[in-house]
Amino acid sequence: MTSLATRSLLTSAETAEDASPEVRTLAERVFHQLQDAIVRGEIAPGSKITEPGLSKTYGISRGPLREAMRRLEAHRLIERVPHVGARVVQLSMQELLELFDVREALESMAARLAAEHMTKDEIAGLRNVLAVHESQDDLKRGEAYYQREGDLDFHYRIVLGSHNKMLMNLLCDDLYYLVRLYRTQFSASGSRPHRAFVEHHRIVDAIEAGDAELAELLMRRHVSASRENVADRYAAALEQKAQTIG
Amino acid sequence: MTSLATRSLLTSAETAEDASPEVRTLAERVFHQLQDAIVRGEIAPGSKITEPGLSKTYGISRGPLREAMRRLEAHRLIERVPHVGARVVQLSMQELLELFDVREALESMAARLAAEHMTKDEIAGLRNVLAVHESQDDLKRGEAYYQREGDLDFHYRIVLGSHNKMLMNLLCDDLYYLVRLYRTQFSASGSRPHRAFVEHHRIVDAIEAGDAELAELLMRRHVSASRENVADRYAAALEQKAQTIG
DNA sequence: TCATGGCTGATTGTCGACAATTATGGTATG
DNA sequence: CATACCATAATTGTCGACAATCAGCCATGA
Repeated sequence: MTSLATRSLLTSAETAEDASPEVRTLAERVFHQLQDAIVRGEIAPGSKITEPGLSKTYGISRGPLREAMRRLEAHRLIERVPHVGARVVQLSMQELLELFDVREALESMAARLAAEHMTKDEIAGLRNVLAVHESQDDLKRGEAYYQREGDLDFHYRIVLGSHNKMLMNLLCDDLYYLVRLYRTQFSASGSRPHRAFVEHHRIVDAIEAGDAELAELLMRRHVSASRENVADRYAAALEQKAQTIG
Repeated sequence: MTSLATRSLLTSAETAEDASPEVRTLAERVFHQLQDAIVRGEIAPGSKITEPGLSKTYGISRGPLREAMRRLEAHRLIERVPHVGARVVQLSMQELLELFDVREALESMAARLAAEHMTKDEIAGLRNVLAVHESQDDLKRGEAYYQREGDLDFHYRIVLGSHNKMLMNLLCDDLYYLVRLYRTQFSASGSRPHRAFVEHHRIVDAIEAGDAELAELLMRRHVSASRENVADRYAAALEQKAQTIG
């Protein structure tokens, strides 16, 4: 199951209509369509989705639709209860922090492996991503969307550079979709862009130097800092809300 | 999807026939049956499985069966090719080593979180597992089966002790089934039992002391050592094979 | 002898319909 | 007025059948 994710870096940029060459079955196509719709927030988190409804929306029978839903369930994008129905996941703050812990573990390992296995070309591509990333930030300071997508692209390439298929599947096919879902759900604007830039550069330096331990440590701090940043912003939002009410 | 795994520590010990209270749909039941059959090696790794065949074997229609297969595919226990068919996964040595890297990342994180969040009762249960584990090893030295199951149980409880649901799902619902599949596939007898015991004890000590960093480090070394052990045994087997032929 | 072509059988993909279960609303009763 | 019960409607679970695709085999030709 080297799925679509490994083919295109950002599937959200695609129209996701007729889609790619190897998506030849209805179940596959509607799976990717639903995945995209959920991640982009077109289907509200927590909302209930019914089989007849989706069946009519996408113009397919319930058979392939149910298979697509089973895959969405396995990817943790929807939650099902037997004989009751399915609803789009709604990440709580606790679950989001749990997600960060898992990312910290897996991505630091990915950075370590990337430092050991990444090729010259891959490293060059990684540096290019940083350059594009930075120029876009110069142009659109404050406009955080590109920054965040670029951030994900950066992490994406490091995972690919680990040359560990299992890691790629776990992160790119599962967790990164949850990350994007969280960004739309919490409408999280990009944060701490400058510090993130610096951290990204240092990580690439370590990878290029083949310093696995350093790359791992830096990636770990990077994800951890991102986690703390999210937690702080959430706490601040809570406080402000309390003041507004009180 | 807090699946069965979190309910019973070792599902392989169950008959998996009529099964549990919350498994009320055919697709659920046949999923667990197939999962068990694959992990126990009753269905040979690499063998092709056809829908009509399984449909007749389990006495259900192809509808629920296909949903079960979709779940197995998501859990990486079978591999499917559209319009061609599905076959049980066959782990190569490289994939096995990749699996160990992922385990190292996730389980070391689990140990860290366990040191922070595990309750007194959970720690007591963990020590009890070690005691039972050890006594069984005294009785059946050389008989490695119980040792390995006990080993998995040990790791299992630490993951539960992390109190991180995402980690629990990833490790207990996905990776540990692959670990068990590997053990049957490579007919891996238990190895280095004494050293593993010592390492287990030290990990529990660190957890009980609330020393998150140490627990993480020790677990990381533990998994890494297990990985190296497997790699060495494989290399030795290869060499012996070469000598036998040449 | 080997490659190429079509044919046949089987398997997978898809669909519509029926059965089982659950949620909802109304009604009767304390 | 609140609560419990029941009937109805909608949704989910399951099944069998049909269409589309693929693998294997045999015949034909160079």
